[in-house]
Amino acid sequence: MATDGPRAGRPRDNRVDAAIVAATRELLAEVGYAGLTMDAVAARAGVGKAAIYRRYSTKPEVAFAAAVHGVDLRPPGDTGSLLGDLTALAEVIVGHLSNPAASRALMSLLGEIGNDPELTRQFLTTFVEPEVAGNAELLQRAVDRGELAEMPDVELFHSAFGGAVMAWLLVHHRPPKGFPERLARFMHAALTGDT
Amino acid sequence: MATDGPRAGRPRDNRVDAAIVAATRELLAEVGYAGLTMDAVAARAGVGKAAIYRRYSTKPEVAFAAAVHGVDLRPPGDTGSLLGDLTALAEVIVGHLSNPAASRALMSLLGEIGNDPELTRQFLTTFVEPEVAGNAELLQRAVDRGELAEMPDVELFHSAFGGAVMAWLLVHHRPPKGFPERLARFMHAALTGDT
DNA sequence: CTGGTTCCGGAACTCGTAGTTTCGTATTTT
DNA sequence: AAAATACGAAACTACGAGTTCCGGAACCAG
Repeated sequence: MATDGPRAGRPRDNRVDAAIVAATRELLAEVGYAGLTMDAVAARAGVGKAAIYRRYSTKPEVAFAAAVHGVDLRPPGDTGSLLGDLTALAEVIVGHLSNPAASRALMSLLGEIGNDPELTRQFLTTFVEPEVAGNAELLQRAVDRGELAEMPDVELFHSAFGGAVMAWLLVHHRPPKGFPERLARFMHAALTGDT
Repeated sequence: MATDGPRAGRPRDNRVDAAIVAATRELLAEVGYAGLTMDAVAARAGVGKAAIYRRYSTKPEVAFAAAVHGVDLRPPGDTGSLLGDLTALAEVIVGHLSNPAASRALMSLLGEIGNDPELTRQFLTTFVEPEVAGNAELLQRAVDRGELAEMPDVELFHSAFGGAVMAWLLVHHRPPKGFPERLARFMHAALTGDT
């Protein structure tokens, strides 16, 4: 499915795309997902609602696009040790989810998942698959280094790692100073048996 | 805050309470939280909407009450070993969240949390606090047995344990056979350093 | 330059749902 | 008996998601 050539008619204005994403991010941070209205997004962006629905088909999709915008999920490179890699990964995840707009949007989207198959597909391909692949690389490096005797259960590890951050933020709203290091040590112990 | 004595006027009908909860649970399982309408709950329960709003003030509260109904969060008693206790706890949590109605309701409610302070308070006192207390007991027993050298970080443990189940169900929808045991061994390793 | 197509902001519109109110009636306490 | 609260049913209000139409602008092919 190659990209279509230039379609007939007036092309879409990139600034409209940017304005929609920016307005959505601002409003998500200010009023949260439940308080987010498409009329408000259109007004803030200085855009007609039709322009929004030309790009996205539902409100959750708009919020998803805004929350994901600019997120790079690839884990940082090799730090030379498993604990270092885990800490770096934790810092990246916590860093993203500490952004109130991203965090609130994501939590709300989790509620929509299971009701909206298309959204579920986007969530899986955009978040879960790259994350699992990144985790697998990270763990494989540790095996190659000899830090791990055998390849651990990547899916379980992924759920435990990401779920821990999610659950913590759900309860405490903010990660305390040093949280990534604590989490990394916890997961390191689970993998290697060293405390 | 003692319970008030009998108020004047006609008392509330217990069967109405039960019918509302039952209808909500059924509909949650059938159409999910997003598809749940208060009119449908009232119709299914054979009840006026006013009777519902006399008991709950918002839709999320109704869903919360229905999802929580009958849930006993106290961890099962002492099995004699940390690994046994962890396995039993995992089985209870996974068992509850495998119920589609409870799972879908809970996921959706997570999205509302952060937007609704009253709901957040209910969530914390109903779920988080008893869970953390139960985890603390479980870990303290392990310390007393000598299985753990010192008391671990209970809050981190709680987030990692519950978050892992949440995240797994979010991605995979169903816990596979043996999932509680795998999770319990993972957490056991994180705590003790034994793999 | 012209006609066809797609875009733009703006506004009006439809439709569904949360939550409130009202009505006539039933059940309880004082 | 009177006051208070409950009940089912239905009408009602308020508001937001998503659609459609407008006049006008930007692009492509001929």
